Amino acid sequence: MSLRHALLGLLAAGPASGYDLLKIFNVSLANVWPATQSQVYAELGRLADAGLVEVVAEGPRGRKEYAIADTGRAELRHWLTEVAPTRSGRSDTLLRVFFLGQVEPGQARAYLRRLAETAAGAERDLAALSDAVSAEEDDLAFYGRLALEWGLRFNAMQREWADWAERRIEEREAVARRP
Amino acid sequence: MSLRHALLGLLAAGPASGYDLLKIFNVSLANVWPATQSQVYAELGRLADAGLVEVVAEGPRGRKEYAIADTGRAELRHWLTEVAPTRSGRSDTLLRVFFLGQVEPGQARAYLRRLAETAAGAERDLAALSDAVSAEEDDLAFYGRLALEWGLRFNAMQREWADWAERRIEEREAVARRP
DNA sequence: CAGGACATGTAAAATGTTACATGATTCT
DNA sequence: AGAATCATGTAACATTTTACATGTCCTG
Repeated sequence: MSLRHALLGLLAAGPASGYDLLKIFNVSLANVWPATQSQVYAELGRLADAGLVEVVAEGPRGRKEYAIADTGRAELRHWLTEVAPTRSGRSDTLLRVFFLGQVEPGQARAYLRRLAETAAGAERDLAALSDAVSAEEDDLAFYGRLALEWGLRFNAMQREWADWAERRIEEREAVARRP
Repeated sequence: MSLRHALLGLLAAGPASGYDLLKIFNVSLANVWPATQSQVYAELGRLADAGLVEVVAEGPRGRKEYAIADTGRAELRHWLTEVAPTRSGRSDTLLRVFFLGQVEPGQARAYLRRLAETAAGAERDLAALSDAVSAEEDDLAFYGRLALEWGLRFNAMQREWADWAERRIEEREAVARRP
């Protein structure tokens, strides 16, 4: 149930409305913990019912501004320090790799080449984002930059691996052609 | 709906029962596409209803052996070559990084150290698995080894990143202590 | 003949996605 | 006045997890 903790974490930095939070999900957290509008509003309602957050202001157009409550902050800290991370690790991309033997080697290579290109593109985007992000000193920005560096390294790894894997398939094809 | 494709992919290598497939999910695919017993049996039923797989033999204890049908093989190839991979990328681990500012720097460092250790452990396990895996030449083994190499590189990346991030926090603490 | 491995299934609950629905306010 | 943005919510559907339920076969 990490959506709950994502919301608590964001509200820990200051009060916000569902709409505000949604924008953060679509930008900063898009690659870490995507969430839809339905989910955010529903979970905020549940958090308020449970007393982990409170509506601290109402604005125009029915806007409700939420703030984290002490119990919410306690729950957040508990999750951060005492709950073991679940490594779900579901990868569509990697699943396909297992079954690439079902298509022609040329198609398998093309798949890996596309993967390398996608990773290279993501790397460029993140590098640009890294440059654009001002050197703010608040915690969320500091730790956000650590996460961004993770993304850079992940995509570099993926690109290098895909290049390597493509070469492995080429070698195997060469061997298969003249045994 | 990749569970469906995972099953088709495994059956493409040869007929198997739900029980057999489940074992593969808990070993080879555990880190790529985990699936529970409920899911596997239910999805096999749906695949059979849809005609993508067929029951080719019945054994003791109600054992049903499934084989991939031509339409199933076509669906698998279509998914491999024409369906864009969805990068859901939900990471509990990384989500926490964003919110590490909510706990003491020492606790944040401890979190990253645990992460580095977990990655190092996974690296060792995969390296051992890599040695244990015989150098079979069939497609599933070949591409499985490519996926295994991905895991090795991923964990190495994660370990190095966590070490780096821990040092960054140390530096920041040092700066904060004497401004 | 007992215990473990084999083997399949159903049901309920939690979580996530997509689509639908509505309306207010601000800016040009 | 019209368009864009702000702002919240519900409903239906799909997927995943956890728990329950049942029975057979093989080995020591």
